[in-house]
Amino acid sequence: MPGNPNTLQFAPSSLREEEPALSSALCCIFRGRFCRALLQNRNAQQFEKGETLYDVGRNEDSFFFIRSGVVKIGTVTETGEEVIFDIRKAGEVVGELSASNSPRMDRAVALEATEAVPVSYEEILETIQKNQPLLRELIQLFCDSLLNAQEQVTSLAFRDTMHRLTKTLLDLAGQLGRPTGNRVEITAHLTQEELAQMVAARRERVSLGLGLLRRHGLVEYTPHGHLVVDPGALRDYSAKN
Amino acid sequence: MPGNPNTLQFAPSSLREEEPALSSALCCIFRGRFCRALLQNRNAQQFEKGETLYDVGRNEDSFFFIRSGVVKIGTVTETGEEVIFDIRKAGEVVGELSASNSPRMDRAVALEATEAVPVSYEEILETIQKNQPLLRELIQLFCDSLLNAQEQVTSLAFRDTMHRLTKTLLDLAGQLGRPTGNRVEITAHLTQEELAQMVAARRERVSLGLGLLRRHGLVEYTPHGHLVVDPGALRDYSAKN
DNA sequence: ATCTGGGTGTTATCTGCATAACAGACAGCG
DNA sequence: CGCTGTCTGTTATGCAGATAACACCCAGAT
Repeated sequence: MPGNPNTLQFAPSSLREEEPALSSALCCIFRGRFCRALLQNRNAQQFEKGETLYDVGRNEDSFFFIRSGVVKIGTVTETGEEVIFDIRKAGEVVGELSASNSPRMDRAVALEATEAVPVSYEEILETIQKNQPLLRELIQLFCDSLLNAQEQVTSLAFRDTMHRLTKTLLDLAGQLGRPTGNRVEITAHLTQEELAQMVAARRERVSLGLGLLRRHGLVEYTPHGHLVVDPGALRDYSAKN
Repeated sequence: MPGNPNTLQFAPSSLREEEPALSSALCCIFRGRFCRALLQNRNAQQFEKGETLYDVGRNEDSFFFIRSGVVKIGTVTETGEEVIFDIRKAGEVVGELSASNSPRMDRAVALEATEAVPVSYEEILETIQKNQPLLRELIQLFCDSLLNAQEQVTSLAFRDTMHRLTKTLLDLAGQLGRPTGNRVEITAHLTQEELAQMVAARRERVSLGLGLLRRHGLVEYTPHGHLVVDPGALRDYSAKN
């Protein structure tokens, strides 16, 4: 039924072709599968490290399907302070709040070179109406976001910075992790400042915290400046202290 | 197909009647209209003050359409600490996370006598597929929730307790407020402990904060123990200090 | 009327974290 | 090559808010 159309790199697609293409592409990406090929007849936008996909204030109305790269989503206050709500990578979607009528305060910035396909909310709605199973996927996306935000609130309300830091590291390991033995390398360049924005603490605290964890052998740096963590040990440590 | 077993106290409705009824009911309530009558052939559940609609851990799969009353949604940690994410009242919906596959950690508790109509996520999906405009409403519901949670994160990350308190009071005035002159009465009994859980601070701080605001004439109590705030003055105060 | 228990107001002390201010490491660039 | 900018590590000082411990009030129960 979804008539998975040929999906080719080059062949420019007609309208009649495009819709089902979008449909299965959404399906794939919403599910987090790595079938980027399916979106290849839509034009991806390129973003370099540090470039913003959408910003607070702009009335962006598109979701972005990340084909490759890593982006942070967060916000910045009038006074220039920043928080990071979440990190998303290839195969995931950002900008879901473009579905909202209310004014939003979020933005997305590439942490490394990223390609992402913008799809307007209207197009997404249309697609969903033709491909019902996608509805569940879309809603699951919102649920995951919401869950994540609520967890962050709980964490801020009750845990001290050290616990929030270890939690953040564990989350990152889960999301961006490449296992190596019983250690996991976090495959992205995160500055301490960015970690601090995820933890909602001052950079100095993060520096101290990482130093402590390093001395205990729970964390180390690769030559490339990536973090390598030992999730098991980290969890233990966090539980004990 | 939705095989909704008849549910009625009085008029049992046929299947053919029930569906459109649910559809327009959803429509109305999602939009926040006060047309409770439309849901009257579904059975509402009664909850007394303090009773929980759904709890963490239980695998509740229903949304609740609040017909009357006020509920808090929040969570509680292993160690018994509580946060409140949001307050919802008649005409609104809670339990949207029952749409999630992932394990949730939220719960809803009545702040006063409340009646709410539970509708399973499956039923909601079916209804939406027959009544497309509802889709937008449902998604807006998720967006509002998410927006709210993100705002709470930002607030916790950057504002001190006093600012969070005034913000909470202003939000409450907006949601539960009954205007009286240029003051607004918050039409619910909120203990300082509950305010503290919304602000994510210790009760003592809230007590001190309210005392301060009261001395400045920005807040007062009604004989019934409700709070009355002066939103304009409160906003000024919050901006200055 | 007394007792109880939940809510409130207040203070004194302790502590985690922000603040501020550097010094070193390293990378790219003139 | 030394210069710049960005990132990291480390300290000393100050403060907001947690902790702890009360006394007070009022409503409902006995």
